[in-house]
Amino acid sequence: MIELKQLRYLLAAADAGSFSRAARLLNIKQATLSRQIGHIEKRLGMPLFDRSLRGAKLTKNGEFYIRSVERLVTEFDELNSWVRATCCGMTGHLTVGFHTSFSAGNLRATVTEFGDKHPDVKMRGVERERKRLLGGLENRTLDLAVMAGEIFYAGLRARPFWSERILVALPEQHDLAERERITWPDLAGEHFLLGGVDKLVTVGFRACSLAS
Amino acid sequence: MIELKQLRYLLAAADAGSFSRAARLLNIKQATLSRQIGHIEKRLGMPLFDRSLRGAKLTKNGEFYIRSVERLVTEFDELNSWVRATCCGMTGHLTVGFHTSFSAGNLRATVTEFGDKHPDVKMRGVERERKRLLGGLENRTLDLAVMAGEIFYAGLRARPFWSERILVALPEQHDLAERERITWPDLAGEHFLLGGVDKLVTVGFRACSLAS
DNA sequence: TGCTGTTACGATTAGCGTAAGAATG
DNA sequence: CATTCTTACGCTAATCGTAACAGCA
Repeated sequence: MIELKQLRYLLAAADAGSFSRAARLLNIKQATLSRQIGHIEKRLGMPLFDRSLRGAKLTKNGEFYIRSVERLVTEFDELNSWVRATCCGMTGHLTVGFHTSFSAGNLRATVTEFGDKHPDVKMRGVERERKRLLGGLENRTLDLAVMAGEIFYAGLRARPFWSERILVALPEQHDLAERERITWPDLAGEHFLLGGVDKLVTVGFRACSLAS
Repeated sequence: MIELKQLRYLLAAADAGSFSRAARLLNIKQATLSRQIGHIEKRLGMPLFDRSLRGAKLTKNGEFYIRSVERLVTEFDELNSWVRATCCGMTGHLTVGFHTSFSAGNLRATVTEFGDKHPDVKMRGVERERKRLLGGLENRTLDLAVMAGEIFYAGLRARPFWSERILVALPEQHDLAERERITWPDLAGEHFLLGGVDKLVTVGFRACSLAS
């Protein structure tokens, strides 16, 4: 049977792009990692890595497999830490998920104000990607999620909370640099740098409702 | 660290409502199961079961924990069997999720017809609950999902496929037994027996669009 | 030679079953 | 006293690390 430990080895190896590097990070011997990954591959009946001199890269199948595995493992870890944190007594707690950065002014103010008003309610904030937030609400890991944009999701209700001005940083030579106001459609096709929670994205499908 | 094997023990115990019964079903000794569950509880820092003379019942925390664990474990098992089944070559495959029973006339006919027309495309059908289907589409485990009702879900598009008459079985004395046609709102508050995929539900929130 | 990953061998560890113990109706 | 779960004790089996091996800059 495949065990969680092995899956963690797998993830580390995929992440590091090399068995030896991953083993160093995990503080285990490289041989151990190689063997365990071999076990998984034997069990699945297919190779997950292309071994080479400069490390090991995921095969097509490996990429597919690991995508789901990563999600499952992180969800499990999150579950454990959350259960451990809330310990005895699941009531009186509010788990709130954020998409925008928690430290962003307006949000932080609102939340701390609520905390001051209701000291008996223990709040826990988590930052996740948009779709993880929706999933979290679905399976009751989250009580509440704050995110930008419109939401159409069966069984959920959304309320506009506040609207916010967004600033765009541009190179001086950029076509849009002279403009006083920029709308979302103007940015279609541009690349953005975001925080670690989300990846580099290309906007271009739908205007977001909170542009002021 | 908590391992998958232990989680399976946990699920079996919760399901059986007794450590000894679960151990019998798993073909292991009861002491083994008790010990492993003890490990989990120690690791989480809280009891998951109320032990008694007539078995072990989940605590409040236990119920919460196990709900997520069950989902994660089944998803992992499904992932493995699916990966093993499709083996070498992830292309040329179509994974279709169904909410309604797969064997139901119209659907089965359509699918087999498609299969005959395109023998080069290997199809795999899975039955899941509604929200699992949506999740499956989200994380790319499914290529396509067939379900009843309306869908509002960010990033997905739905097309009506066919509409179908639904028959209601009633006791002879029932108020609605004389009616020629029954609409969904009429059934608000009634209880239904459904297949294993879904639980006993009470309809009462939204009219479904496929009542003919 | 320095880096990759693999394989063989002995030691360690962790899980297993057996068996005994404690508690309850 | 039968049934429940827990705990202690050896044993077995799986994993680990060491070390030797193969291939390529």
